[in-house]
Amino acid sequence: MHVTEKLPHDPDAAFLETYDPAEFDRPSVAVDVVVVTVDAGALHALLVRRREAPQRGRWALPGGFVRIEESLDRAAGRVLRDKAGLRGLYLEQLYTFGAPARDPRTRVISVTYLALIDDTRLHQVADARAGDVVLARLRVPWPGQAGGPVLAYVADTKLPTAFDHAAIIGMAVKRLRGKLDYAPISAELLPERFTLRDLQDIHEAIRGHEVNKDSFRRRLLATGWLLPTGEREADVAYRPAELYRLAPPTTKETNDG
Amino acid sequence: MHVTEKLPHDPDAAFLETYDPAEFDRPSVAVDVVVVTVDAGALHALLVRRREAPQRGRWALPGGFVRIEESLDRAAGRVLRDKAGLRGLYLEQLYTFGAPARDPRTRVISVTYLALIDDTRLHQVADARAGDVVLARLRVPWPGQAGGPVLAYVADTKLPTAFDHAAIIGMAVKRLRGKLDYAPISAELLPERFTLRDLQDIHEAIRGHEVNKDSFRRRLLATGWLLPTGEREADVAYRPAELYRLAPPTTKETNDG
DNA sequence: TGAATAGTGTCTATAAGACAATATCCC
DNA sequence: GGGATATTGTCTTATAGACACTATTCA
Repeated sequence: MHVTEKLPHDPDAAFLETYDPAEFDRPSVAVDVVVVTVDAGALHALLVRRREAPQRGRWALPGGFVRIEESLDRAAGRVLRDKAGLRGLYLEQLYTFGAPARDPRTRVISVTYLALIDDTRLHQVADARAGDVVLARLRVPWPGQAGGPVLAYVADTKLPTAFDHAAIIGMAVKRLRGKLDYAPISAELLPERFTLRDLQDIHEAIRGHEVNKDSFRRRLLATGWLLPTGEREADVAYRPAELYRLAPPTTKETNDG
Repeated sequence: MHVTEKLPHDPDAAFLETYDPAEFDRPSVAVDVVVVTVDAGALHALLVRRREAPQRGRWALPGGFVRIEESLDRAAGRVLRDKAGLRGLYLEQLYTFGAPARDPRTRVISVTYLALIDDTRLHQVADARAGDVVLARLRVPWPGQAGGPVLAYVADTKLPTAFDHAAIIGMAVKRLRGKLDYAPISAELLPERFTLRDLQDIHEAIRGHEVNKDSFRRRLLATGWLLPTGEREADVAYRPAELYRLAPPTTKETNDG
């Protein structure tokens, strides 16, 4: 077969013939972050109102362009700080969306991230920027490990979402459902101390159906992800449950670019 | 908090102040494909020898820059055709690597893909391009769902790999191990018809340890991923096993950018 | 017939689901 | 004490691992 291209990142003649950066456009690279929380038993995501064309008035994920000298993870963290005033969240790369026409103006490739936060904290920043940002309730029209776009609601009104962001949110939900049993991510959606019931509510909101209480308790306690604090919840009209916190990670996860 | 940036893809004044494309560099965007196969019970990946600086003589993944009008998936498919003469493979997006210094010349963000193929077919293209490409045996130094860079060998000689490609291959192995039980991907590493023993060998090579034969058979047959053909393998010095093929997908998977 | 592996049936160990019983809080 | 939920313990059911046994091919 005739090889018309060369190795990646290889500035030889055959490459320049096709890809001379002075002659050919490069795509823009953005990061978009799906900030997810669970509130009142339902998945929610943070959306920002677009004030300029195109897609003016539609609701978009917080995002921004990647600076030439910053890593993707740092870009996502910066967007989170600057657009939502949030820092220190659980953050992981989700998927990269690059359909040529996903942005009507120019080629924008978006590296998307998933961020998790508890609803109290997210409500604070959302309220502080009311009008600009909203916590949209997510309606996930597919079960299990399937995928697809997700609908965003405020009260019973469906929000118009910008670009392919409904599909990006769908990918976030799919990732959440897929990782729930294999990584201690659900606790990232709760404050530092929480009960097993809190955690079960998170799981049920993400899965979209109820789970068995007994085996849920057994399974999670057996993972070693949780540490009992010896404290109990207060001011409840029933026997107070023990408060747990997330155990420190066991030096496993790495990976970035 | 003071908001210094605007919405993603939003060409208003505040954005242009920071990101005017005429004034600030954009990163280049490449795709790199990890073509994986299992040969003689061991994971292998296709590597291409670099003939130019930097990293001359090192071994790299087949890759190339994304064209301004093509989707990421199409770019990965094109790279596979042009660099390896391969088409019609199972192909899925893996992870996007974007550390600022991962390429010493300029900022290159690489959207990586995982491709699966059976070893007979991959040997054909590798032999046809001997010297330029090699099927490297992978040594995976970490167990289970952990991650990290992977070493590439030819016979007992460790190949020097280019850039962060050892980490990319590591991500490919991690993905394979994670998906093995939830998606019918192992059959993508075999010819159209295969025995359950073939499939078990694939699983053991990917996992890095043996699996229980009885429960493996039960579990795989229960997934509905496999269809018996009624045929049996031939020319074996023992009772021939039934040949299976992959059942058509049940309209679940979607997603792209 | 012997060697080798496929495929079936059965038993045991482990994890999940169901459910009863007791514990602990607020009112 | 009554109401509500936490927590523990036990029983049942489903699944995984272990292993014995039969089946089928080639030499």
